[in-house]
Amino acid sequence: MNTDLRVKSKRPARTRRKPDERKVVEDGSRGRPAVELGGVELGDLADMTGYALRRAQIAVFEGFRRTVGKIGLRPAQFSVMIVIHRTPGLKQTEVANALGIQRTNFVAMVNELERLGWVERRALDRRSHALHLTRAGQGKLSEAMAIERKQEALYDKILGPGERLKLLDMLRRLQVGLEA
Amino acid sequence: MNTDLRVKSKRPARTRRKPDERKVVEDGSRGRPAVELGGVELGDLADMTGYALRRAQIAVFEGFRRTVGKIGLRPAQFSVMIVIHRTPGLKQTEVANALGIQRTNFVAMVNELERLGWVERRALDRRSHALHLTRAGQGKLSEAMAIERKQEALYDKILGPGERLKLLDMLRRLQVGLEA
DNA sequence: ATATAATTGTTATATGATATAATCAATTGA
DNA sequence: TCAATTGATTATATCATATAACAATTATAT
Repeated sequence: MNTDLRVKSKRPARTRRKPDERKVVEDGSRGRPAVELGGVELGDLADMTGYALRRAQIAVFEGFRRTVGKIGLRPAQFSVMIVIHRTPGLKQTEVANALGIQRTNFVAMVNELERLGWVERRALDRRSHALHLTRAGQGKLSEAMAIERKQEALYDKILGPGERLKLLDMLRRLQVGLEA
Repeated sequence: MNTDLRVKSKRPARTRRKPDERKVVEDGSRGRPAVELGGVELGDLADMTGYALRRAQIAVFEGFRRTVGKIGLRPAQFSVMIVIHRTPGLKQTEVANALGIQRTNFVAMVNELERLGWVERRALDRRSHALHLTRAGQGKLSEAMAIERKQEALYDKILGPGERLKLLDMLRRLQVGLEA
């Protein structure tokens, strides 16, 4: 029975069998230094917007989980609570649409948020529900926002003064430009 | 953030909804116009880097599927083929690591790429495989790159001159800054 | 040289996010 | 009034990702 702990192995410099077999096909010099990860060059991938977006998003979301996630909120839940906080009384479909979530998948999300005691459904009429944050939900959201603001400050620091806002603007322009 | 409770308006029982019932809690004016989607304001979400990244990434990936996807390539497959093209002979684990893919999930990906006839495994020793593009794979990749370049040109146009490169740089700095 | 450790690829499996179809009740409007 | 629409829901399928376990092979350390 093997109950080993995940031992992190230090990698000694690798001895490469036949270096020539791994010769790079293209020259990496496009004016910028070659982008690599783990000693492997990414080639044209380094110039692709979608890939850069993906990796950055993963890194940022990972940061979210390590910080805001510690108090039990996932990114999607956070986004839902922010929208409800901003405009109490919205119907499920409205919130789901605004966030790009299928209303069918949104049901389970609201169920969970209700179970956690952070959100409640109030009957608007006999088929639609108005969504509201509970008192506990408001508290949770405040807590989460405080942590998130620190994260945003970190991004500010990483990117340099004013750059984060410029990034936000670019991302938004890209999004709406493509959805149009 | 406004954590004020009692923002709830009491509602008359059966009448038609009044617009006032959805009054927003916070004022949207933070120097910029309020960000909304489908008539619903996103509130603090509009200032959050992670959310902007997510939405932009979804939009760009959707563009990928509509264009490069038409010739049968998914984003992850494209990225794998680019890396193999750049450095033929890499082992599965090396490619997977560079792309942030679990080697365990990478197996099925390579199987599929082999089945499609675009990638082949060549035995390096009796446990490791060197990955190479087949001739068909090279052709497919060229085709895909040509389409993708047009997409990148589109992003360039949406963002304005030189801005796309700046975006790429920011995204990369954000990523490595967080992974450090 | 031999014992031990680490690497490589693999299968099986669990979880989470997302997408579609179908259903049902309630509401709206022609 | 009755057909069409809306809102919420369930069931289900797909896809991406994560972990555990394992077998075979190769590397290392004594």
